[in-house]
Amino acid sequence: MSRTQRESVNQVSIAARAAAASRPVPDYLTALNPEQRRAVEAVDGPVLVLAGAGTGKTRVLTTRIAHILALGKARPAEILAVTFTNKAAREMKERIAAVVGGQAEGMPWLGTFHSIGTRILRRHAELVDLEPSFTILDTDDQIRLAKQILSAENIDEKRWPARQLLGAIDGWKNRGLTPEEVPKSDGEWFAHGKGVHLYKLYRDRLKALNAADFGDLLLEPIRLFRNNPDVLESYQQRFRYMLVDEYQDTNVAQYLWLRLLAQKNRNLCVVGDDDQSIYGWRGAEVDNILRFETDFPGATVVRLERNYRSTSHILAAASHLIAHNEGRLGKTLFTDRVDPDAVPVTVASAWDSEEEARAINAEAESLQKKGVSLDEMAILVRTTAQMRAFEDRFVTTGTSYRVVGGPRFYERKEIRDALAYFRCVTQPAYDLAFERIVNVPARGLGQVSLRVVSEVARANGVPLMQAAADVLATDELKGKARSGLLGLLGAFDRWRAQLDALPHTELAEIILEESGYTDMLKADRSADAPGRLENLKELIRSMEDFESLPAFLEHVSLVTDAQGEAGEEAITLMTLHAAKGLEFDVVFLPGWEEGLFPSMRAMDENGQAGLEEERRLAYVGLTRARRQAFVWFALNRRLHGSWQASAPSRFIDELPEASVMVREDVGYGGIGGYGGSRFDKVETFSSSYHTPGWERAQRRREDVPRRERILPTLIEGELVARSIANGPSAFDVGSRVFHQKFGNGNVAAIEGNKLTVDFDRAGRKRVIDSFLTKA
DNA sequence: ATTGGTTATGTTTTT
DNA sequence: CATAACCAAT
Repeated sequence: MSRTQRESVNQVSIAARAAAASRPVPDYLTALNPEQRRAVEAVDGPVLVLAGAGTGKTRVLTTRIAHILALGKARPAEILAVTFTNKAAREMKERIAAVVGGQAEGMPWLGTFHSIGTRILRRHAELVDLEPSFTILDTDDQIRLAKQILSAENIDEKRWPARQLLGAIDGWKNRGLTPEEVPKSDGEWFAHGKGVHLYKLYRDRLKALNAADFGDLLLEPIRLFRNNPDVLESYQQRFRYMLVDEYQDTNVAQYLWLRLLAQKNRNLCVVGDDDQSIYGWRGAEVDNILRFETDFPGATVVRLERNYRSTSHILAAASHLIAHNEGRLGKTLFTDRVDPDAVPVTVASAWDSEEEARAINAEAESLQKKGVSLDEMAILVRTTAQMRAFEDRFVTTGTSYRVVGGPRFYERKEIRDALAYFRCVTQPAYDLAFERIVNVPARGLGQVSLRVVSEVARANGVPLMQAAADVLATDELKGKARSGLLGLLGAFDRWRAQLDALPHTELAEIILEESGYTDMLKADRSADAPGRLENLKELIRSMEDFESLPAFLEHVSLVTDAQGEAGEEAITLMTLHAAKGLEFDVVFLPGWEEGLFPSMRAMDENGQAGLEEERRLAYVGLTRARRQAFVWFALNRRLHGSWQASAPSRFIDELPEASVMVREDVGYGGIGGYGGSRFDKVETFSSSYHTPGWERAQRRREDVPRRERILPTLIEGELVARSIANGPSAFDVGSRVFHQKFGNGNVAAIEGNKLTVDFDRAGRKRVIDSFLTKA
């Protein structure tokens, strides 16, 4: 930007400010308390907002953005706003839109560190040895890569697990270190001092694959800025104002990234709460908060301590608990709200995790009867493994629930396989994807045949797909391996040719069908095969929201949070980590047991610091509740498959008596006290006869065929479901049909669910019946 | 050489 | 209990 341009913008903003001063104070400001308002109005210069849970942190951030826009100090595209999760980014966008209207749409730089990093890298890819189309690796790919490197280096993967290597590499990347910069002693411990060398190999391999991992999305922008002052300068000028949410969770790389961008105009506002720092294991440095005032002298510091969210009982419980931590800045949350009907935090126990789930389910239903919406209830667990018991229970009682996070949709095997197929179509050079699916379903291509191909690839410096074609030109492969590979490559050519001719959802279905993937699952007798098929349908359904296959794949790499679909009222089930930033009327906190929460591993690995982080997690959990919190623990829990007795969490003893109510009679479950044996469960079961959910379950049992009851509760999508469902085609040869993209036509031939149709305008096409309607 | 069945092993949290 | 590495039979 030239100097004159800059001046003109400044003049506009001075004029706007003058005008604003004479105008009455806008509504959005009068709605704030004095501290919040100070945080919003301190527009220029560095600002540190220490905001306790429920003190209106998000409100300050969104109002601040709105204020900057209203004053005319910057255009939407000149504001950098960083959040930690995609969910938070989406929410912030909505809330800004609510204040300033459609302008929020024009905020391209509102997002996570990772998504903004990606955006910057794609623009300047060549400066960091990548191509703009680079792919983003996920954990699975990373592990595969690391294993390859380890075996190439003749390192015993038993002794030095790939995961461990990746952990170290990720740690370095999170600290902003390239292999050259890693302190010598740091890599010593791994494989007799080969750690750094392996990091270098891994990094080279990523570049060769034109790929980046999550760590690179932070590390590479730093390298880009450092090595290209002109690029850095352009971004420093672009981002007139910068805001960062959840600052306590930033790691060193993110800190460096921000500091580089902010050191010029210093208009950086960070918001955080040291008591909610729960990502230490990912390299987050709470110290970043403490360092802020040193790095940005003269920063305005605002403390938000007035809580608007929770009842006094919940606040007391949370505050009392967190006070057991030593390393904190120390904030005191308070509220003036008087709640005559405030209820103490309930602590209750169950015999085992199943009873815990049953009781919580019953409690939720009883609250629902009293008028609390299921949308306003959440179950927050420490580990994803805990979710299963709840899901099982909800499925049997027919309680509708929503899982946030969990075993993430895009990480499931069948989804990743499907995506690998799609990637091979759009990016033939993506070796990792090709490797993943060459022999899935089995095509007679084992390790040996694959080695032949990869050796040719390495020798000629070509992608695997190309090497495979080269190998087929010779007669090196014989029999099944040859025909299998031939068939696969032919299929890829066919699919690629249809890329522009067919709607991408339809092509996706064809790929899954023709590759034999769906057939493989149909033939699979194991219990989860139907669920996997269902997931594939869900995948294709979600693709409908995107323009094209490449657009969809780009989205998938970064978005991990399964979009909780709105609509039906449902109770939310998620991890404590995923719950940060959210709030609910009622919160259930199961699994408060020693070893599970606080997690044994956190304490083993990080001692006191680990324990304190767990405690902060407990604090986060409690403060999610507006009106009521239920803490549960089970006396027995299945760990690595076998039953183990468990002791109540120490955190329970750290709650203040005055705000806690211990439930002596174990409520809806019905076993008397702790002494019950497992045989009592039969009794228990019948005694929960009268809960609404149980009755509903019984009703269902009558009219739902047996097989379907086992399936996960996924919404049955008509569009796709029909195509995979078997049975006679709904169409006849010669009948008139309509297709979304091709318009009207006549059915020429039917072959399973694939129809050949002569379209009036588009000509003869082969399509899948679910995309057709009777005209 | 590939496959499918077996056994051993190990599990936090997320962009 | 669930997945991954491993091995024996084709």
